[in-house]
Amino acid sequence: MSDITAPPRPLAAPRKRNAEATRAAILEAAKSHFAVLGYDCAILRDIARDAGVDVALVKRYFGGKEALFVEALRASFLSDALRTWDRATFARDMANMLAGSPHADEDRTHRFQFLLRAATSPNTAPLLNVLVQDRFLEPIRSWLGGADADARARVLAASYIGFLVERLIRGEALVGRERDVFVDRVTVIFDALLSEPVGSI
Amino acid sequence: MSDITAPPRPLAAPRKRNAEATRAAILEAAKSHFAVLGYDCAILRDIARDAGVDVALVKRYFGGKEALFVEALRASFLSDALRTWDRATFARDMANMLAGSPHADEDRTHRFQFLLRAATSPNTAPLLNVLVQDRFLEPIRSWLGGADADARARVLAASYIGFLVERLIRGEALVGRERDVFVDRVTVIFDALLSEPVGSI
DNA sequence: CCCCGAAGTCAATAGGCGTTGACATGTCCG
DNA sequence: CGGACATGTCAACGCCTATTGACTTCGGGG
Repeated sequence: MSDITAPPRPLAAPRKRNAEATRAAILEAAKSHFAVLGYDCAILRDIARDAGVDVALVKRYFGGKEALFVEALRASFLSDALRTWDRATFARDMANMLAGSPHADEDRTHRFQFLLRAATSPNTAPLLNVLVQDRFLEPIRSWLGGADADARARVLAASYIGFLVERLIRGEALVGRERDVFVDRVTVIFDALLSEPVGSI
Repeated sequence: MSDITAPPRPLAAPRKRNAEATRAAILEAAKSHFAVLGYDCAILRDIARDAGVDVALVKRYFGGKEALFVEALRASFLSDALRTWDRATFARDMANMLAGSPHADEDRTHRFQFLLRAATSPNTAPLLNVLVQDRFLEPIRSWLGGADADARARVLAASYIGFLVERLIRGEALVGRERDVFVDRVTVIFDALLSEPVGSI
């Protein structure tokens, strides 16, 4: 279906028989493939080949493609970085991160690519609802606190996603005046989202 | 591949033999399907069925799936919708559209869904580079005008995309107070992006 | 040392989809 | 009126993929 060649991944040296290791290898390859190609275009055979195993083992260890996907998605969202943010500087820090730096967090980008691809395929979008709710929206919500935290979390998450997409498309980090303008604008947005509603909105 | 049922589309009354009309019908159905399901999950047979024609005609009139997709993509961006937006009400209109509603501009949402889905599939992403630059970023940039239009267009597009993704994940339209809060917040954001930079920023 | 279950391999199956070319039929011009 | 070309229909092909179950091999405990 896809004419895109499989993602680069060094084929591991032949393992001794080890269920846990092969399971992990499959999961790792799956995360990579699903992130780059999306659920629909990712091919179990290729994933298995990169993991250095036979396709049938995917069934044995995970049950099927969809189950493997869910597992890979879960595994990609283990770390919860949100609680370490400082509310006072959150907006500007976030803006700076989104503007990009030469030493940007590769892992974060990768994980997010996964999320985005999963969100935009009709096959996997339904699976995402729960996960996003539990591991993304809910943390943001409780971190925000205050009135209408739910709706505000929604907007915050949406903005965050949008800038990450833009970052992915853009590729390179911003510099100079363009960066300054970008950071200022984004800071305003996130600051507005942190504040509680005023008046009778 | 997809367990999503085909999008609702009234099957047209049987036409007289008319090449132009059937071609248009196929294209219309294709736009809808590609927007909702994406390139990979859209099925030619379903598109043809919605258009009320046989699959083979897709080949006759367009040559193949990919050619049909390109044509549909082009057709979806023919009308330049941006210029019709009223700057005064832009922010709130946009926010309402993103919140979702039965009476929202279904067509516009469709077009951008189309764009997003096309951008996130490895099969179709390469086709998009020029299109996005010419028909998306550049129009926004010139529509915004003023100082630092480039960076502001970047932020606007990013926000837009973010809310679009959030809408896709969310699925259903917001209602009640949650919707009000959402709309107000988003309105603030877009309003901020419309304004020119102040001071020495 | 041997055997039994776990780990890994293999080939076949079933279903879906894009594509294709032969066939039927309506419409219009001479 | 009648044939010819455009339009529309049909069935089948070929390829790809997930899935499945039977088979083989390793490796450790009795």
